[in-house]
Amino acid sequence: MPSHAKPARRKPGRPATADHTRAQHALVDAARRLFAEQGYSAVSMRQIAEGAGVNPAMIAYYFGGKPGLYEAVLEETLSPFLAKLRSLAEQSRGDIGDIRGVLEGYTRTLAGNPWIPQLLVREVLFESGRFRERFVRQFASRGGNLLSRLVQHEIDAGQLRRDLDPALTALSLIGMALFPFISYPVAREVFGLEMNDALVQRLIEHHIRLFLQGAAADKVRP
Amino acid sequence: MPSHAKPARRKPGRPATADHTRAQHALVDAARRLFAEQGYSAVSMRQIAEGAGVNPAMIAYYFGGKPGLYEAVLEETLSPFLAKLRSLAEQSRGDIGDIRGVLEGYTRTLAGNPWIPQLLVREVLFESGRFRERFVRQFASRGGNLLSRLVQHEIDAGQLRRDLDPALTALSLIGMALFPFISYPVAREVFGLEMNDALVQRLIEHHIRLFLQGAAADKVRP
DNA sequence: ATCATAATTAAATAATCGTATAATTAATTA
DNA sequence: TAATTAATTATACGATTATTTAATTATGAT
Repeated sequence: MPSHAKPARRKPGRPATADHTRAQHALVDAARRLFAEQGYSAVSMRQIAEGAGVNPAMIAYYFGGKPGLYEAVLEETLSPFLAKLRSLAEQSRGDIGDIRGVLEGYTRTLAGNPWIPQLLVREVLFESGRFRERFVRQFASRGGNLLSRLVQHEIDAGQLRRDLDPALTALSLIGMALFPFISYPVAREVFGLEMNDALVQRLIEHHIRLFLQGAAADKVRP
Repeated sequence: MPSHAKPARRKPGRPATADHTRAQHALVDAARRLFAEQGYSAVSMRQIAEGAGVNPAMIAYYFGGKPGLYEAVLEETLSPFLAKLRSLAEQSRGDIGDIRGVLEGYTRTLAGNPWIPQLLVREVLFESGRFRERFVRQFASRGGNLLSRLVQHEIDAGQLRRDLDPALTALSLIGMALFPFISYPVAREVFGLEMNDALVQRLIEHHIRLFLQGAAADKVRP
């Protein structure tokens, strides 16, 4: 007999074990994985339900529908991440170590949550108007981006070059840290990278060196 | 009478004007725009056909179906772009100007083809296995990435620091140039950027300075 | 002039989508 | 213990999807 035999599917009715959040969490987990892999509209509720091992109707029951489940995924996944980012950007001690700390914390957070880069980029950069507004409002809140203020602060303190463009520099910092993760499926093949602790450390050191010191050999500096 | 009145829709039959490629091109153009905006599976053939002003059946007629149209879009859009990238990476003259030239050419190419970054990232980084294989094969061809070889070459020539990681440096260069474009919808709001010639120039200068000289003020260099 | 073929639309088809409803069972409450 | 509510499945529904087929008209070849 084939080992693919479906596990004697459940009959209707409330389950004996009062596991009254299992289905919800299973759905959010499955949805997060599938949305990050394939995107919102490429994934069907039936797929998600199958991945979670429950009936599709549970999505309506718990989340009201596909959009509601999506909201729940974003809430559970990206909100803690954004909070982490803000706390990283806020702990400015006023020396060059701040940039170092932000870069390191940012990189480690991304590395520790593999689905975030995909979901974040897909969501914030592509699915216009879904989560983007909230992201912009939440991350760019209080009249300007914390990171570009941090850069400006370090320029004023004489730690960073005066001829830098603070906004573009902040953007470069974000891109530098984020890009290896969003490009990983390709970079892995093209550059032979394997994501592990060693690579994370290598990325952090590379980025700090490149960002602060630049790539030019000393003798060719003006 | 409402001004929305549909333009007296065509009756079946071969059109008088022997415009025997108009429909094909209109379909590819509409599909490229919609795919870049919303992604493959979020766009229906009806939408595309409407955008092109033809009947959905023309997609089957000319391209065999939705996947065929998609292939055609990728072919027409990304192939010339990849060819351009390769030619940029190949014209290595052996001095520091090469990196400059690559960065500038890359940036200007991206800026001149607004749909490429979205389509490229969506396609290559997300839609696993569709265009990615071809991209990796075509771009990472001949035993290694040309860009990281260019970096290595300049390290050997004493133009770049010896303590650089060539692969990560190449990745940083790509990310640095690409990220402002893929993040533009958000960066525009957060950093108040407007994409125009001035911003392109500002990006090029910023990236060259940051990449070569780094961000640290001279007095804090070791 | 006739006939095959190319280009186009309209309409039909089968599948799949998200959602709604009804049935079923266990837990909770009265 | 009886009644109600919570959690779950099965199934049905209408809309939309990609695709196919048939009809229609002009072009090009003979």
